[in-house]
Amino acid sequence: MAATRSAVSRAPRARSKAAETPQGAAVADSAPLQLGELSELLGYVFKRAQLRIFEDFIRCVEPLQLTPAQFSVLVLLEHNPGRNQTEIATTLGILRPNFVAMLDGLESRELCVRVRSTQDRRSHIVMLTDKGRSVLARAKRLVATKHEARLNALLGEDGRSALLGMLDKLSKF
Amino acid sequence: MAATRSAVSRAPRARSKAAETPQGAAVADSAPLQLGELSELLGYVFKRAQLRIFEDFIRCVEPLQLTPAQFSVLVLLEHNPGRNQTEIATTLGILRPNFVAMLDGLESRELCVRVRSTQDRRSHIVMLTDKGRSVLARAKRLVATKHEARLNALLGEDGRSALLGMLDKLSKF
DNA sequence: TATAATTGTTATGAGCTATATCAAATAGCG
DNA sequence: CGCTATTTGATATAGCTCATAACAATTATA
Repeated sequence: MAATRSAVSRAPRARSKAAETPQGAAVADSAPLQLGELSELLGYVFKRAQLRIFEDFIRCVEPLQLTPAQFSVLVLLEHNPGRNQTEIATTLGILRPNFVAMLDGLESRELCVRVRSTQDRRSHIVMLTDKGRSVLARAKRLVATKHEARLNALLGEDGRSALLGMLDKLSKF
Repeated sequence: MAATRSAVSRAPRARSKAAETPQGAAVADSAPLQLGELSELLGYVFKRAQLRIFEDFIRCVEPLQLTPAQFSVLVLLEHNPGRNQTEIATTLGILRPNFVAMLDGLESRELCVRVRSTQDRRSHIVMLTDKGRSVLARAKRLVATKHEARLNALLGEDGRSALLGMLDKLSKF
């Protein structure tokens, strides 16, 4: 699982070639490029930060081999027993067809099980297994003590809550 | 180009079926699911917000048919004349192989051109065309008057700059 | 009962990201 | 100079995420 990149992600690295502007002005070797108004563009900075956060999450939870999406499914299962696939998926913004393979993965690792509902035999109730509960508990500890702790150290407790508040505004606009 | 979704993105929508918890307690019809600790998980809220911001960007710039990534390329070209493909791509975190098709798209729309460098005949200098400059200018206006204006209205000018500061910290940690 | 809607599923396609590899050109070193 | 290594743009390919259409089984509804 290599580092995630994106159209709006990595920092520039040092280069090695001389360059000359069309105006003919000599440019210092390997001068970093100008970001221009990108550094003020919220979406640009936002995406870079988001990628870093996910990278860090994955690294912190790496012993348990859980992606952010998988973690979010387990958390939802813990807090919402008796719900079916569609309910879990749509709550997380996952389309039902795409949730099938995802659940297959979690179920094959015995972190959850599908149980055919007796009230509506079309639907599958998704339940955490004991193993799933245990893995989730360990994951939550790793997230709290490593991932969120690092973010707290970087932003400060007040900064973190201010950030959460703004993110909340943004996500429901 | 349908709305972007993600494993960590959309808001829950109303549902329509009755449900009952395993404990047997009847649950109000279509009760929204509990997010649990997800609502405090920075990465989760972050990703949702990021998707909204990109959605809004795309919508605001829709008349010009520019994605955030394409916009960022044009901005970089404007501020860094005389640079080659590799320099532009790596500055934006785009891998060179993936930048080829992206540039093909922009070049086929005559927004930029590749010019073989006379100093180093391996490299292609990427230049904005007049049309590219014009499209970029219009895009920047749309971004400023619609996209960023909306974000400013939502966050306030002080909130916006506070947010930018925190995003900056996050993206270089 | 006949028709419509829902659930889980499969198939499939678009888009983005990552790696390996290649030819052409250049750099660097003996 | 001549040989090797590196760089550049490009191609091919694979994996992952996201999206839509369609289908069988089941349930809801007119």
